[in-house]
Order: sequence, then C-alpha cells, then structure tokens
Amino acid sequence: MGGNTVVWFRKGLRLHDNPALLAALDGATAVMPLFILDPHFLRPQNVGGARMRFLLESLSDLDASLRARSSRLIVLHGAPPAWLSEARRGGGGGRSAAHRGCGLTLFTARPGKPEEVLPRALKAWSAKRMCFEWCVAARVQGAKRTPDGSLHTPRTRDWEPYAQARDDAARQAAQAVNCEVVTPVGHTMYDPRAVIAANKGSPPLTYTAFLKVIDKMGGPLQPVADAPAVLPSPLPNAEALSGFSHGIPEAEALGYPPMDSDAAVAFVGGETQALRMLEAHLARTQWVAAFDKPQTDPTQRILPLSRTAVPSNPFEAAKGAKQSDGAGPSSGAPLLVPSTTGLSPYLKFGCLSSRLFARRLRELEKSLKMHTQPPTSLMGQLLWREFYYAVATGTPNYERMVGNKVSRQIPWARDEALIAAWENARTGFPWIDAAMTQLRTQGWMHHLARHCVACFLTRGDLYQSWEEGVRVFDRLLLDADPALNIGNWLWLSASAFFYQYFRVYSPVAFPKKYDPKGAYVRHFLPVLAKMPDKYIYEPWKAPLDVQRAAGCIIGKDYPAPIVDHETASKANMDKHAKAYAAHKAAHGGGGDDGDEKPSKKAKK
DNA sequence: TCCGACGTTGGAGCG
DNA sequence: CCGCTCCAACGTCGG
Repeated sequence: MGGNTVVWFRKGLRLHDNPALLAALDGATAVMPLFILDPHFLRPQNVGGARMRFLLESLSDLDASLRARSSRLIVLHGAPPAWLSEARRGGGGGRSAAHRGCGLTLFTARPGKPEEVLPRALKAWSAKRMCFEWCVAARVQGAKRTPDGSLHTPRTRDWEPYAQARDDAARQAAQAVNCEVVTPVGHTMYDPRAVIAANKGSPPLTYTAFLKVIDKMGGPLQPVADAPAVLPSPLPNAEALSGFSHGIPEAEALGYPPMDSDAAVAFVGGETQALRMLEAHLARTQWVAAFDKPQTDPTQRILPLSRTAVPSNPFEAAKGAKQSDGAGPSSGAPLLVPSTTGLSPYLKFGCLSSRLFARRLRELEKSLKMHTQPPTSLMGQLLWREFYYAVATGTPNYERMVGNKVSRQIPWARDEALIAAWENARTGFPWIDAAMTQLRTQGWMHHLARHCVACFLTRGDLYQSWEEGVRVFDRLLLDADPALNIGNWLWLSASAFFYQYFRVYSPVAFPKKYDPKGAYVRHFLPVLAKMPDKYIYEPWKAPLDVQRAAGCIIGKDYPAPIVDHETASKANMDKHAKAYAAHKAAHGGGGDDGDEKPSKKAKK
C-alpha cells in the first residue's frame, strides 16, 4: 500500500469516529485532508447565511485540530477574487432576492465544482487512494415549475440527485488516474443499504418495523474510534494548484450580508463545540433519563452566548438565569437553554458522530435505574434519524411527490402569495411568524414549532405542497439534512408515515399551552411586544384602542391573518379525505404503482 | 377476511 | 391542573 492519500471531507467534519479518515491513514505516506467549497452550495438560494457561517466555522475548527496533529485542512475553491467582489455587489436572484440574507446574484458560470477540482488535485498530488464518506443521494434542488403548474418538480425519469452525480463524477475522476476510492459509511449508525437488505429489499415504513429490523441486525456495524493522535503531513505546497484559490473565506467574502444580531446568539460550528455540548448534556443525567420528546417546550429559545466566549457548560451558566420576556435581543440578556439538545446541526455536518452519541447514551442509560425509551427518548431521536435515512435511501424520487411511492398523491393548491407570506413570516399568525423568524435568523426551530409551521403550510391551513416547505427548510435550517427534512415534511403533511390528518395544530391554542404570556413571540416579533397577553396569539381580535395602545395596528404594523384557521382547516380535511379515498380507489382493486393522478370521482 | 389495537407530540369540553 | 371523552374523518399490523 502506501502512497499519497486524499481524504475528501464533505459532511463528517470531525476527527473522532471518522471511518473515511481512518481508511486514509492506513499505510499512507502523505495525507491530504481536502475540502472543496462547492459553488453549488455557495448560493444563498441553496444555503442560507447562518448555515454557511456554521460550515465555515466548522472548517476552521477542523483545520485547527489538524494543525495540532502536524497536518492541516486544504480548502480549495474555484472562485477568483474578482468573482467574489462581483458576488458582493449583488444583482438578480429571482424570488429569493427580496429575502433578508439573500441578496446574491444568481451565477451562471460556477467554476470550482468538485468534478473540476478533484482530477487536478489527484494528479498534482499523485494520489494513490481517495477516501470519502458514502452519502445517500437525496440532495434537493431549487423548486421548478412545469408550464401547466400542476407539478412541482421536474418529471425527468432519470433525474439524479445532486450528491449522487457529484460522487459518481469523483469516482470516475479517480479511476482515470488509477486512484483507489474508498467510501465507508460514517454519517449514520447503520448502513442504510444494510437496513433495506435486512428488510427483504425495501425500507421499513413504520418506526416499529424499523426497530425490529435493527434488532435482528444486531449492533451498529462500525466501531467508534478516537481521533488519531497524529497524521502523516500533507505534501508541502499542496494548496498550490493553478486556477483555484485556497483557504477558508469569510461568509461576507462569499457575498453573504453581515450576520443578523439575533443569529449571533445561536450555534457555533465545529467538532470542538459539538463535543463540549455533548458532554454538557450528558452531565445532566436526570435530564437525559427523563427526556421525553413530546413533553419538551417549543417556545424556549436558544441561549444568547457570545461567539468569542462560549461557556464550557451552557446549562450550568444558564442556571439561575431567568427567561426574559422583553422584546428583541437585548445586550446582557439572560441565557436561555433549548428544551432539547440542540445537537442537530452538529449531527448534520458530522461535527458529532451519531455513533459516539449513541455509545455514550447507552453507557449512561446502563447506569440508570430508569430511563425513557424509544421513540420518545434521546436514543429514540437518534433512531428516527436512522429510520429516515433508510427510507430516503430506498425510495426513488424521495424528494418530490410525483413518482414517490411512499407519498400520497395530494392535489395541493398553489398560491405564490400564500407561500411567500409563510416563508417571510407574514401570515398574521404571531406563533407561525415568530417561528419562521427564528428559522430565518437563527437557522433553528424546536421540533414542535416545525410541526406547527409545516402543518400550517400544508394540510392545516394553506394547502400548499410540502415540497415548498422542504425548499425553504433546506435553505435556512442549520441542520437541514435532506433525508430527515423530507421525511418530516412527508409526515407532517400526512403524505406518508402519519395519516391522522384531522389532528391539526391550532396556531393559537397550541403555543398558549407552553407560553401563555407570549415571551417567544415578543422576542422574535418586537412589533407585538406591547400587545396584551390576551391577544398575543390572535392580535386581530384586539379592539382598535388596544391595538393603538400597543403601538401595533393590525393590517398596518402587523399583517391581518391570511386565512381563517377554523374554516380553512375544515375545508382542507375534506380535501385530504377525498385524496385518500382516491388513493384507496386506485389501489384497492390490486392497482399497481402510484403513477396515476388522484381521481375526482372518489367515493365519499 | 374481518376486527381491534396501535401509532413520538390535536383540540375542546367536561368533571 | 389533571385525565377523560368525543370529534366525521386515518393506515398498518397482527391475530
């Protein structure tokens, strides 16, 4: 063996429990840890500012950890400085251009794609082996329309998700220069392909079925390895590839506007912070033991911590601090802890290994007399992730409704104005708009808040396609992981996995249970800061003099509600019932696949 | 083939 | 504040 080896990082931005990295180290003389800033992801239409910053921070952290081990991260991109300054000036940008944080030009020429960079790099470095993490092909592309407007995504039968095409191209590039390619599974505990195989060739479609399958399979396939103490150094001047720039840029240099002040409080990217957060959570033994997902509070906010002085244990630091109900992110605001772990962004980028998390959880659970169980326990949350990965891997056209066998075919309405109102936090429902504002500024929402806004956009109120929701979440969430994001949208829209469409979240009653004084809404929608508690979730009901006193006139300072929730949700239930009946009519008599459109003549 | 229990997280009204 | 029932209405699994 021996020779020069490349470890190509995409997700998996960590040194601990990194199978691709370990495979690269085996017998290598020089190891080039490589990250390519893919222009596909440098577009605010595809990746929002908060996630781009999280990524760049994660890269800096990885670089620092590598440098402490006599190595370094080689970050290559094809953007010459002139291209970047062009980006900063902004320009077009389609429908996204008006959004905060989305003022960047749509680029037609996008140099520096991995399939351009890799052949040059492998050749220049005389690489004998390249290792990268195997990745499920579920990348979501921008929304597209058919001329008749009936479908939401292209109907090309052989349309290949982005990651699949990228990785295939990488393999070919390596083969062309006789470079061996190794692609172990590192992102999940189980190889999704093995789960599918163990279930007779198709993914399990219920959580309990999934649990049975992995029980049969035994433990996770891969052991959990520590970070290597030292790495073979990369070739000197490995970065010097003509035609490409190198180094980790600032988000501003990539054309992103300065960070929103509220965004600054949320998450700091990188493996170092991920492990720190993990330990902080595991130290709260009783909290872990009692963790019961549906009981966690969606209105708790992320702790405002300084990006330069992160407390080693935010939960200790938060002790004694009171929840602020003031408007806006005031300086010196008390620390607020999320009611969940907030580790999802770290799992998405692989700053934290799910297998390390699971192993530590299992150890802790063994030491406890009693603890909660899947699906609602913390371990249960990690297993949901595995479940969705198996479904995503085994479902062609997973990212869209048409041609997706697990998705019910629903005749969603389409109204650009409604979608835009939802996306831009202008629905007139404070709970929905506050949650969407948290998403837009911080890149994170509690799971139950996601339920509410997803139900609202789809089956609950607006009856718009879940694909529109996927698109927005995919851009704005720090933790946007297509397999999980799409799976949850299928769930919430009652298109797959969950079918009790008559259980609709009320944008008024639901948040009241957790936060009757509306502190969460007041924080994210300062315009409503002075609205009396009684009207905080339905300000349109406040008498005009109350609105005046609160300095917030509905219809002027804050939108009037774009739908009547009671009327809309009832009408939508009826539509869903008809769509289900059409499905039953089409499949009841031994019908085949789900290609046929929902029929209008469905029986009641 | 039928029937009942179950499914991570609904709302409203009642006692 | 809790636990319970009902609400028009679901599909899946197992016996």
